[in-house]
Amino acid sequence: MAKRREEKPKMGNEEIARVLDEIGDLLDILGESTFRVQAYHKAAMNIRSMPRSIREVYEAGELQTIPGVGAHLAERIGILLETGKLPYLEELKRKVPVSLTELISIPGLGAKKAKRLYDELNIATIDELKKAIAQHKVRELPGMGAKTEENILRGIRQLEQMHGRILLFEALPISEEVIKGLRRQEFVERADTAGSLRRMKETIGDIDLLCSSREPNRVMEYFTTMPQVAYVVARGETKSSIVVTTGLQMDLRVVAPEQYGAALQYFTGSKAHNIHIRDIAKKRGLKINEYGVFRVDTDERVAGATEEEVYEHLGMDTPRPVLREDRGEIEAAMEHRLPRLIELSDIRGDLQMHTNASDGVNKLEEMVEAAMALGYEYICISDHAERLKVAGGLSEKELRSQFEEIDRLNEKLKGFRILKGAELNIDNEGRVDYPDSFLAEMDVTIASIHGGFNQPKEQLTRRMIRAMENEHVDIIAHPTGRILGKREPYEIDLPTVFKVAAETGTILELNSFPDRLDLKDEYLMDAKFSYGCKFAINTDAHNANHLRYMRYGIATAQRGWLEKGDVVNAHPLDVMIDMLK
DNA sequence: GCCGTTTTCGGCCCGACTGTTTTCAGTCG
Repeated sequence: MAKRREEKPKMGNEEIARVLDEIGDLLDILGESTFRVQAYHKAAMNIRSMPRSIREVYEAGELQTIPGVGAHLAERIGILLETGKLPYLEELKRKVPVSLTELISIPGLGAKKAKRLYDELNIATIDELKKAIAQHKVRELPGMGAKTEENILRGIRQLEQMHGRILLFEALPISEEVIKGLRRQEFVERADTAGSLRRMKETIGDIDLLCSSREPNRVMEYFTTMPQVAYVVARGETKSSIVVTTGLQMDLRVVAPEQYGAALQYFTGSKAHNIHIRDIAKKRGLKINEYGVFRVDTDERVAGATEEEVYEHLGMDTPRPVLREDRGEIEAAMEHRLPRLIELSDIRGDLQMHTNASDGVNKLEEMVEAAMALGYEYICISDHAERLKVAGGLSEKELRSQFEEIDRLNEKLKGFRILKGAELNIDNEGRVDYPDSFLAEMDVTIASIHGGFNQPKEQLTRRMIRAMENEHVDIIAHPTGRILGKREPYEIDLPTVFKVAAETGTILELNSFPDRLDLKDEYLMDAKFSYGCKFAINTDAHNANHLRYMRYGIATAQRGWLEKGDVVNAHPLDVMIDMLK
């Protein structure tokens, strides 16, 4: 019997995670057990952040090896991957005739209230909710009042203003300013950022701050009346939340000095990391909360002044905040084999930057000066190649003239070397600019995809593979092409890209530009541990100040468990050159 | 719905703040 093979729908990790989250929300609205609800959200979280593709895991028959995925979820995920649909979800949607997930996304509004708004006022969308509040209908419901209406409106505004998260590099200065202000107060002993900001995640939802003080009331008073405050969301004795004028929320928690370590550990997260270490604590007869580590039997407090103390009582080394995602760092910390992460100070050069010869701002000498000021030993000038006309791509003749200028400068420089290169464009067939003979004269070549982002996955992957197989291509720049908040990554078969990169000795770039950070942390881990790839951490600077973005690339590299040995530009010039093709 | 070095049943991290309520549910992180 001839069976026509249907094309499988393209559901990736994110899509599957969203479906599971939606099921969780629907179950929540239906009043199901919170543990059942949590099971779906937990599985979604793990699938969203795992480096392997869910389809690959499914095809290997290993779905149940994913933490939080058991027999039921494995079956449902299988159905989703095979058919793109899930009868169970349709059934739930019939029970909750309209999906109320939109309402649940409003900060301060959960499943219970959303359900009542729908049942009693027939509200299912944010627009309908706004109208009902304008007519003061919500406050008439028992258990809800004028304050509830006000808070919901505020939540809606915040949602609209933020529509998601902001970049790490936007959040850092705001938080650093507030921390500085807190530390200046005589009643504040210590103050630090916590949360995803301390873990240096590429985007931040809200800013978590922590401080220690003997006078929490004065801290709360100071924090909620700072000039940056747009409005106060909550003000308690030890915890307050504000929204600053840009719409970003900041939470500050105050603890006593002897509790500071436990609190810093607790509020740094991640959630998954904390749940895991609490589990370990429990098995040791201990209990951890933001005030310290306690013995369960006697309630005696055994630690809490420093983070190190907390981890020590769990029999662990202290993992750096950047690692605390429950991606193996806990096991590594227990076995005293945490990685020696790459540091900013390990970086000896930057291999991608542009000058005013193409679309950069500064002159060649100015880029060199800025790089020398950072203590670098070398840089590669990688202006855009010929075919990228929009970015002022250089003809062979123009590039040759730049190379002559580089030769002249190199003769004058001591202990610093400018490398000749270019950022080549990978065309639709996987070819790059310039004749091979010219490419062979360059010190470092970087190639990247600058167009055809919407092509089918197969074609994009083929282009990339062909470029990596080119003996003159050393580095692939920003391998997924994503721009945070602006452009989704293009469809590309990353496991295959990683495999071919390792086989051909092609270096993968981690682009440090704050809205790229491409490759992202999960991909770095996968490329490193599953395929043995090597990386270059570059800034893609378009002006001299951009060279400082290296800091964000390093943070992402650390989150991806990269060590000095994995990164070509953490090596001296001659060694680095040997690591290229 | 998941999970197991006390368990295949009976737990599941746990505490703070708000609002509207007279003792607590809802929400959040």
